[in-house]
Amino acid sequence: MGYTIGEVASKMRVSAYTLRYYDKEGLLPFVDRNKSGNRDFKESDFEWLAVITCLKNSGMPVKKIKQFVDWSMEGDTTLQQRLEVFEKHKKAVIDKITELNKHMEKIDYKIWYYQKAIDAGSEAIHSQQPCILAED
Amino acid sequence: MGYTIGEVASKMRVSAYTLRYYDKEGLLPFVDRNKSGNRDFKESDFEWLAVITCLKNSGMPVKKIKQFVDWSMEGDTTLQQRLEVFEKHKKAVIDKITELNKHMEKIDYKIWYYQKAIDAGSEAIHSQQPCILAED
DNA sequence: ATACAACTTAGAGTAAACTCTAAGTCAAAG
DNA sequence: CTTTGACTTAGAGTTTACTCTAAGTTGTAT
Repeated sequence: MGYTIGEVASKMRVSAYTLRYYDKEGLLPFVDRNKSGNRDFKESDFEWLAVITCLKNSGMPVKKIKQFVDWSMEGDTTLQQRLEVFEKHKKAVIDKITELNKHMEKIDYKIWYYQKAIDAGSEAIHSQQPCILAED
Repeated sequence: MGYTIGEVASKMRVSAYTLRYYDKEGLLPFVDRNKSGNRDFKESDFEWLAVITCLKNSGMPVKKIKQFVDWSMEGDTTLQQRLEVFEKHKKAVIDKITELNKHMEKIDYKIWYYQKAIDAGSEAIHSQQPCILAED
């Protein structure tokens, strides 16, 4: 006795709709069915779902994840391709983190900008020439 | 004489379609028109576009960016709201970076996993019980 | 004068990732 | 027995963010 789609959905904090969509897209070929035709998730399927969720939430599109799952099902002949999937994706994630850190600098500047403006009572403080019209 | 939409598009590395879409969605109310009705971007519009691009590429949806632009146009009465936009967004970006770093751990594990499997010639190496059946 | 390139608009089309509906099946509870 | 709740499917609908098309205008070059 494994887990129903509803149990897996709440454990993984996704909707059952999403799991069925992933299955329809070919991301879950490893999930068994019981004699009534219902999906019957095994303990080991959670590791699969964790990998799929990792790839998806780090920005990999469903079609690329399917390619990886397909290769996984083919067995040892695709080990090199699967390694490359993760090596390339690692680069993509590093690039994304780098980009987000760059944006953080601008966001921090804007926070400073608006705090200064609120202190001064007006955004106009920022259009002032430096060292001119300074008032105490 | 400012910049045409095509010039701005290539400078900002987005398509002119995208800029027109942003304008249609109300993200560019500050862009002037010349006497023929064409958009006439000023130097100062690039700073606006930089902020919009920063927010979009760090994950803010177009509708939220529009809210921020609308508040900006209202003037000093909305300084507090605008500060909160950036403060909340900063938290969201930090959360995203944290999440990506967490995913990186799994990606690195998978790279190690596939390198070991390739060395061994088979993924089966990873299903072996530790310290059992070791052969030299 | 006329061709060409780049602009304009409204609105249609696309892609991704869900999200839901309708109609039906099935096992357990009352 | 029959109701209830959770599952099944195919397929339609939604949202976001573009992306493009069609028809038309404008400014410059030959």
